[in-house]
Amino acid sequence: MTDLLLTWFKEHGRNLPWRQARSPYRVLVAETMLQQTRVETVIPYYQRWMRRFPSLAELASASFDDVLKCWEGLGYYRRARYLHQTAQLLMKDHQGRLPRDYRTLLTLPGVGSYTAAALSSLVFDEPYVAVDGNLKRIASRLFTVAGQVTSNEVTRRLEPYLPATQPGAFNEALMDLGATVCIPKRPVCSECPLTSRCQAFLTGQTEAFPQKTSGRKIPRRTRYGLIHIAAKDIWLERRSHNEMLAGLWGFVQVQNRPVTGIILQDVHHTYTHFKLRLIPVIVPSDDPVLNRSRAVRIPLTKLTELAFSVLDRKILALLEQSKYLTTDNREPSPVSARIAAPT
DNA sequence: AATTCGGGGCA
DNA sequence: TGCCCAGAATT
Repeated sequence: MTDLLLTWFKEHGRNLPWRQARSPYRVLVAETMLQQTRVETVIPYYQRWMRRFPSLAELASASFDDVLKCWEGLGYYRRARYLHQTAQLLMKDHQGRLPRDYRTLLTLPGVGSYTAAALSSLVFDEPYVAVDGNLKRIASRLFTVAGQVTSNEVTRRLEPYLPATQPGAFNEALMDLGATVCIPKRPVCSECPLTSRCQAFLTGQTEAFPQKTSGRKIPRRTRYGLIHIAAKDIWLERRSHNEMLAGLWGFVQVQNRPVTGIILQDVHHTYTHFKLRLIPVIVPSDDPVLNRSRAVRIPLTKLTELAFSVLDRKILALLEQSKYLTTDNREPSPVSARIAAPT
């Protein structure tokens, strides 16, 4: 099975940016960005990141605000903080190098079993199976694993096939296969090199694996977003470290409708575990809730320098469109560009 | 073992 | 709409 897979990979493997000029730092950045995030989404962020922070040392010495700004729109912002912390820790305690030992890698912030295995196999050619969603799905079909597919079981079943010489290529081959052929719905088995070994294919049950878990309905929440603009300043707060979107800037959100204000059109956003309907309200300067909040005056000219979540970018876009706010030359992030574009 | 973390793309 | 994505940390 190993040879079939590696042969397929040589012909059909994807040419991704982090597979060129492979360095420990580049792999660390890529693997962190790729956690729960599609390859196509990561690519522009990765390119921009490498231009902004070309080396581990430059990342370590950067401010967290700059790091977060470069991560803006990519989601799971804790990853950016962990990556920054890991860079600083490697510079301080590991001579700016990635430790070779798997157990030591696991101690780095933001590095779990998958990332440690990926780093071990890709950077150091150590024999570890990097179990991600692709490998779980492939393994569940290859071996018709019933019920929930655990990482431990995937590791146990795939370890015998790990090649001693290039374990990294083995992992990447499986990930590419999972992303392009052994996809979640309607897998393209006609293009798969492993059909002769696949229990699900041989028994005609490819659609039945992996067995789906119970879908849980997510709750809906409604919040009001308080907006106040005066004298070329806008009132914004920075989310604190113990809440969602930590470190990002945004509008003050409250549950109760402000007593006076101009209501703008709803902004909807879906998070992992709830759906948010946000009602933007332009409130007067004496709004009691706004004045009691942590909001501070930010010059409109600074908006391009601060990091916002996609929801708050949506509100900013709405304000510009409504002529309540005019800022020109909002260059940066891929997200701003996507939002600015007509939908 | 279950929850909390973003955001987007696709049938 | 629901599902899932090169998961990790916390409870």
